[in-house]
Amino acid sequence: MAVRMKDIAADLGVSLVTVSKVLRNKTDVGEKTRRRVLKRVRELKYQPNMLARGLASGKSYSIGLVVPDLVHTFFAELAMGVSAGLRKDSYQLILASAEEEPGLECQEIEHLLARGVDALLIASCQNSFAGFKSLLHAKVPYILLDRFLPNLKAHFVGTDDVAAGRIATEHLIQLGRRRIAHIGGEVISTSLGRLDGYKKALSANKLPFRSELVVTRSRLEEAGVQIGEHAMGDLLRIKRIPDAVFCYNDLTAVGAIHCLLRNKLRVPEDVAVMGCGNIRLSEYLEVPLSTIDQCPERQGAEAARLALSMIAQERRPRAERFLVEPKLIARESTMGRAK
Amino acid sequence: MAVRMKDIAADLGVSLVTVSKVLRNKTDVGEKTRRRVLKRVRELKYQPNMLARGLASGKSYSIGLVVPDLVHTFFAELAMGVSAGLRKDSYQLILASAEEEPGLECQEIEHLLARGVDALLIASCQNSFAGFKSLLHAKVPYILLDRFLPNLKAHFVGTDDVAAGRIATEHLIQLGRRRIAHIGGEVISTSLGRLDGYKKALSANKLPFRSELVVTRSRLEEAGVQIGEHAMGDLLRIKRIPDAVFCYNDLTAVGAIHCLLRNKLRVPEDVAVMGCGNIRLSEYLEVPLSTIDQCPERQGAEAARLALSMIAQERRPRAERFLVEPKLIARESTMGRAK
DNA sequence: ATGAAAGCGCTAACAC
DNA sequence: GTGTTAGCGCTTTCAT
Repeated sequence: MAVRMKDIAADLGVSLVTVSKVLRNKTDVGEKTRRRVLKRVRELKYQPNMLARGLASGKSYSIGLVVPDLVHTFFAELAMGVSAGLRKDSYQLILASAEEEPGLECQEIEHLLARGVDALLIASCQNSFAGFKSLLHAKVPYILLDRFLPNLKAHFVGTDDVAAGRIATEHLIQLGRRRIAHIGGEVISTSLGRLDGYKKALSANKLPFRSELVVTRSRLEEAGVQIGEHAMGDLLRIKRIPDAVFCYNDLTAVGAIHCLLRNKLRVPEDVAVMGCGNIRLSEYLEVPLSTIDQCPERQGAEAARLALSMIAQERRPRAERFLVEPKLIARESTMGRAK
Repeated sequence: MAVRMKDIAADLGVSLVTVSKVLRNKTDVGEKTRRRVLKRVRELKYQPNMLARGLASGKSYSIGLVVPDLVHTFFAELAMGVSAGLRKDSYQLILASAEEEPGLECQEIEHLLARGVDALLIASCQNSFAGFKSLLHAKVPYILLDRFLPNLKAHFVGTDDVAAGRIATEHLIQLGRRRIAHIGGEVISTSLGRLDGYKKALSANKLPFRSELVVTRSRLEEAGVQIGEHAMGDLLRIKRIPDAVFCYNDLTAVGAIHCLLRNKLRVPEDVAVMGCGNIRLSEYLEVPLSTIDQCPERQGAEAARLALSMIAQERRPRAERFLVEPKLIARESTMGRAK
C-alpha cells in the first residue's frame, strides 16, 4: 500500500497532525520540525491521498469539464488550455463528453458533482437551463464555456461571437463584395451571435439584409462539412448567386468551398468564403481558408483561472463575462493567390 | 449540503447499511425494503459521494488517461473512445496531458495515482520505462496506448504500425512507384514500426532500400507540417528525386505536399504521397490525402474495455496486446483525379 | 508549537 | 434480512 501520513509521523516521532500541517503550509509548526517532515516526505515520495483529503476537507482539488464533443478540435484545444491552466495549482481535470446529447450532459454533470469537483466548466449542448437546476441547488461554482444560455445568469468565457460575425462580414465588404450570404448553425448562442454580427455589419455598411441569402441547416441531419456542401448548393440555386459567403464555422466553410469548386466556380474570384474558428490545417485546405481565430487554448486557460479564483474566494462574485476578441485571419479563400 | 445515505436511512427508518446494500445491488435485502429505498433514492436524486465510497472501498470508479498532447486529433479521438467506453460502466475519465514532457508525464501519473484511479491508460512520451517504476510499485493496472516501450512488458493497445507501414508502401509499389522515399518521426515505437513496415514492403517486392531516401527530423525542432516541408525539401535536393513518399503521419504528409507543389511538382503524377492517421479534413486538403486509418476511437474504446476487465478480475492476466488493423484510404495524392 | 479527539460519507466485516 | 462496529486517510477544532 502507499505511504500514509501516519507512517511519516511514526518515523519521525511526531503526530500525524503536525505532518498534515506541514503539508498544507500551515504556519504554526516549528522550522526544524517542518524541515524534518519535508525531508521524509521527499524520501518516501509521499503523495497525499486525494480521496481522503477531499472527503475530510470538502474540496477535491479537481474541476470538471463537460464538452459537447471532444472531436471538434475547438473543444480539444479548450481542454488543453484548461488542463494547462489548472496544472500550476495542481488541480486536476475530470473530463466528460456529452456526445451532443442534453440528457447525457445532465447525467455527466451529476456524476462530476458526485465526485466532488470544486468547480464545473460547461460547454453545454442544451438550449435551456432546465438541466442546470441541480447545479444551482449544489453550491458548486460553475462557468459556461463557448455557448451561453439565454436565461441563465452565469459566468461565461467564450468568443465575442457578434464581433466575430461582424469582423468576418466587414472583411468581405471591404473586399468589395455586396451580395454576402450566410450559412448558419444550430440555435445556440454562438451561431446566433455570429448571425447577429453579420446583420450588424450589413446594416452598418448600408447593405440590405436579404433573407434568401441566409441558410441554416440543423446539425441533426448531417455532419459539419456536409452541412456546408448542401447549404451552399441551396445558395447556388437562387437566381442571383452571392459573391461571398460567411460560414458560421470552418467545417461548414470547407463544405461550401468544396461545393463551389465542384460547380466550376472559383474561390474567391466568383465567391469569396469566410469560415470561423481557424481550425488546424485550415491553411492547407484545397483553398486556404480565411477565418476568425477564437484562441480556444486561451479561453480554456482563462476559464481555469476564473474557476480557481472562484474557488479561492469562497464568495461568488456576480456573473462575470470574459470574451476573447476574435482575430481575422485572411487567406486565399477571400484574398486570392496574390500575396 | 447534498443528501447522504444517512438521510435516506433516517427517512425510511432503516439502517444506513441497508441503504448501502441496496445501492450496491447486494442480494441480502428484502424485496420490499429494496423498493422503498430505491423509491426514496429517486425522489431525492441521491448520488453517492464518490470520494467517500472510494476511500472506504479502495476503488474510485475512475481511470486516468495520460496523453502526450490533446491537440493531436489522434489523442482527442482516443480520449473520446475511452470516455465512451467507460460510460456504460459509469466509470469516469481523469485526463492529463503531458505536453510532450517526460518529467510532466511522471508527475501526472503520480497525481492520478494519488487520486486513486483504478487503472491507468498511458500514451507515453518517454522512451524508457524509468518513469514507470512508481507505477510498478503501486498495484494499479495500466495499459500502454499507441506507443509501447521496448523494455516494458505491459498491456498494449495500438496500431499495428509495421502493417501500417507495409500497407502504405505496398500501395505505392502497386501503383508502379519504384523510388519510394520515407519521412520518419521521432524515436518511438510508432515511427520505428512504420519504418520497419516500409523496409519490409520494399524487400518483399525486391526493391532496394536506399538510405538516402529516408529522412527523419526530430520533433524538437519544429511542428508537424514544417517537418514535412523541410524533409521533403531535403529529398528534392538529391540527384534523382523519389517518385513517391510515405510520411509517418498526416501532418508531415501535408507539409510534404505543400513543398512539392511549391516546387512545381505534381502530386501524384511526379511524386505520390501517402500519409498515416487519416486525420479529420485529410479529404479536403489541397490534394486529398491517401493515408492509413488507425481508428483511434476504436482503440480508445478497446483500451477502456481492457482496463475495465483488468479491474474486474483482480488477477492481472499476462501482457495482452490489442492491435488495430490499419486500413488503407486511397485518395488523390496517390490515385490522381481519375475517379 | 504540538497533539488528542472527532468526524467527513461511505464500505466491509461480522453479528443478530 | 437487517444492523452493529470499525475503519479508509485525511482535516478540523480545540486543548495544551
